[in-house]
Amino acid sequence: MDTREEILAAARTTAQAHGYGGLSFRELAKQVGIKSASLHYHFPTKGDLAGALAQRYADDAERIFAEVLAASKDPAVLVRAFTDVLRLALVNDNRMCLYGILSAERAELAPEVRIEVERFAEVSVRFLAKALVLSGASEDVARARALAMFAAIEGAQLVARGRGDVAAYDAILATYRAAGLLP
Amino acid sequence: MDTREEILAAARTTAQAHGYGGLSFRELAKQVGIKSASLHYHFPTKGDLAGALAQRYADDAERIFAEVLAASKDPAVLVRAFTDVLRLALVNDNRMCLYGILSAERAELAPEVRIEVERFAEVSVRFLAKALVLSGASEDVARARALAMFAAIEGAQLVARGRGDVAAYDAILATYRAAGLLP
DNA sequence: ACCTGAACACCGTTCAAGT
DNA sequence: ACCTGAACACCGTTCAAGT
Repeated sequence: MDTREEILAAARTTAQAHGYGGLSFRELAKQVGIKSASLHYHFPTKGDLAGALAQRYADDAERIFAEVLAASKDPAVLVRAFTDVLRLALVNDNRMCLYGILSAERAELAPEVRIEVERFAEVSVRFLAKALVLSGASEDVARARALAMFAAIEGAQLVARGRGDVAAYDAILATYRAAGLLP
Repeated sequence: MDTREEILAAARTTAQAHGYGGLSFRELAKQVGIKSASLHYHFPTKGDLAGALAQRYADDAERIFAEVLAASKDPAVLVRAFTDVLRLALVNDNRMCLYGILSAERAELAPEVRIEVERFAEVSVRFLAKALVLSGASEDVARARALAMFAAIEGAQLVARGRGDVAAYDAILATYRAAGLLP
């Protein structure tokens, strides 16, 4: 793994726990074994680093969703795959989806970072909409419903993280399913 | 308004836009017209300031919910009053509910701040549960359902803020209602 | 191509000193 | 009781200098 990749990996872990504000060039440099001034050679500003991070995150999501779609056409399985990804972050030291934590810090983000954050939402909503279409929904109903599902799932993660309690995440999702919001 | 109240007011506005990390003693002091060292006289640490802020926020919510409950027993009206409070933050310069933004920054918060943040959730869920009981739900069903409603509404705000678009908040809530999650 | 030390203006915090 | 300037260790960023 080259230095740039090492920086991105360390930054991602930190960002999902402490957010954009919690990213420290000096701290990351220490982890990677270089000086903080050298980090600016790879990422000139903190905005550049966060932008690369968010871009990678959206790219990864796009790839994973494509793989899941290739493996199953069962709407419930597809949605479960999505909720499992966010669940994993909680289990992993009460971390958050990068989208959620960066959305909360939106005011601090450079425009190019915001664009990538929004792209993760777009990619996710498109994936969830595909699952709904597979269950027989029309394209535009699926789109609106998928956006609501995305918001509800992100909210469940936020609330569960606020309590430091994965069980709350599971309980909230179960209620969504019982109410008919999730398949 | 005394100095302490002026500090709290300025801090609340800033925190709902930029979060805990966005609070700057030097910036707040400038707004209030004192030196940053003086700010530490009123709030020894940033944790003390955030704690007072979160406590005030939960207290305010408790009072508002009591007033709303005294004015109406219509579940739809009560839930609407809750969603309107979060809507107001978005309209007000794309700000967030203090609960949502501080939950995202949970890892940065002192324990006494976390307790107050969790209290806001508790107060909110209790209020929403009362609305559900008024519509005929049993106590424990209402409790689980209220938690899911709270998470979904916070998520709607997070996603709408991520887009800088209040209309998304309204659209998502409309879908929640259509799905039967909200009354 | 990649790294570094030193400097800059920021930050929260402390403290001795003022009124 | 309330405020202040100065100092401390932090922060992102810049830059001239090294290999």
